[in-house]
Amino acid sequence: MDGAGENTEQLAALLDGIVRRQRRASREGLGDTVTHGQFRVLRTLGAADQPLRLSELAAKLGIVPRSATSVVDDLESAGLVARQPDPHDRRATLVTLTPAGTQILTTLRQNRREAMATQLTRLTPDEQSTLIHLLERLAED
Amino acid sequence: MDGAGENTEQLAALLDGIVRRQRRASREGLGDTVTHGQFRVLRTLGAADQPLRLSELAAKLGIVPRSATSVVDDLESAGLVARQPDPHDRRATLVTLTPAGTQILTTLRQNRREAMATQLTRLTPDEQSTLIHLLERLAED
DNA sequence: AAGATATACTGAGTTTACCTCACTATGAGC
DNA sequence: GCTCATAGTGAGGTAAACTCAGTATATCTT
Repeated sequence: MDGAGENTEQLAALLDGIVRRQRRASREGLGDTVTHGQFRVLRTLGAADQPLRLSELAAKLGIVPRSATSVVDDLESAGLVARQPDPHDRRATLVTLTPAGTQILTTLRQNRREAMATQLTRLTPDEQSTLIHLLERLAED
Repeated sequence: MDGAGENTEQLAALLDGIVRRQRRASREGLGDTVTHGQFRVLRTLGAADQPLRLSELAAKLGIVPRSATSVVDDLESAGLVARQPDPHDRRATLVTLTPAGTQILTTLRQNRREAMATQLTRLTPDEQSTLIHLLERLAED
């Protein structure tokens, strides 16, 4: 398990660095509209075709429900998402994108793509696929 | 540039998820000894064969110097690093690992390896190399 | 040689993105 | 009907960054 240790080390540092840089680029790209955490919520809601419970949202984001509450609070104040009572369970709250939220999400995605495009074009399309494939396997739960 | 957009989106989410999980695992692995940020400093100092200036350290970590000051403060209080005046430039401060710091770094690396080993063995050694190679290209400055 | 400008670090204060713990309201099982 | 679990939130805390402004030292300019 010697070589594996080496790889681990290297991978950890690499991933860390890339995400760090990406996060920063993202922050600049998002500007004053929303924070990275808020963007993650919008993105997740956009990917779901149904309204999500707060707890479902939290699970998808990999954070505890309490944390999701706060992000949703802020997004709600900004008018980008809305809370609705779940008709089937009066304990639960459903979260949906508002039209404004949907629109901002679209814009932000566009910006992000442009921002990362340069970086990504260092790899050929084939390499991109390989990379994604490998990362997916690494990310499996 | 349509497909590239897709890939961008997917990659961003993947990397984000992996690092998030890794960070959490890391936190548990590091325990009460040091924080993730402190570990990054130790790792960086360990990788350099020379004492580093605070500003160099910050640059390698991708953070602003002021932030590095704080992390080093804490590590110094814990006795894991030491500050020395730079003999060539009295404005500068050199940071070095103490013996205690070196020892902890070794232990923590070991823990981390074990923690990540399971995850990483999902990929063959060849795949690991490919992944690292691709990420390196992506990370180039 | 003095003065202007740049660089290295740090004090003070803020933000983001999380966390835990304890609480209330509602649902589900026996 | 009582017990136990689940859904969300109030209160409060922490890590890891940030900015802005200040002091000390170095370097460049004339």
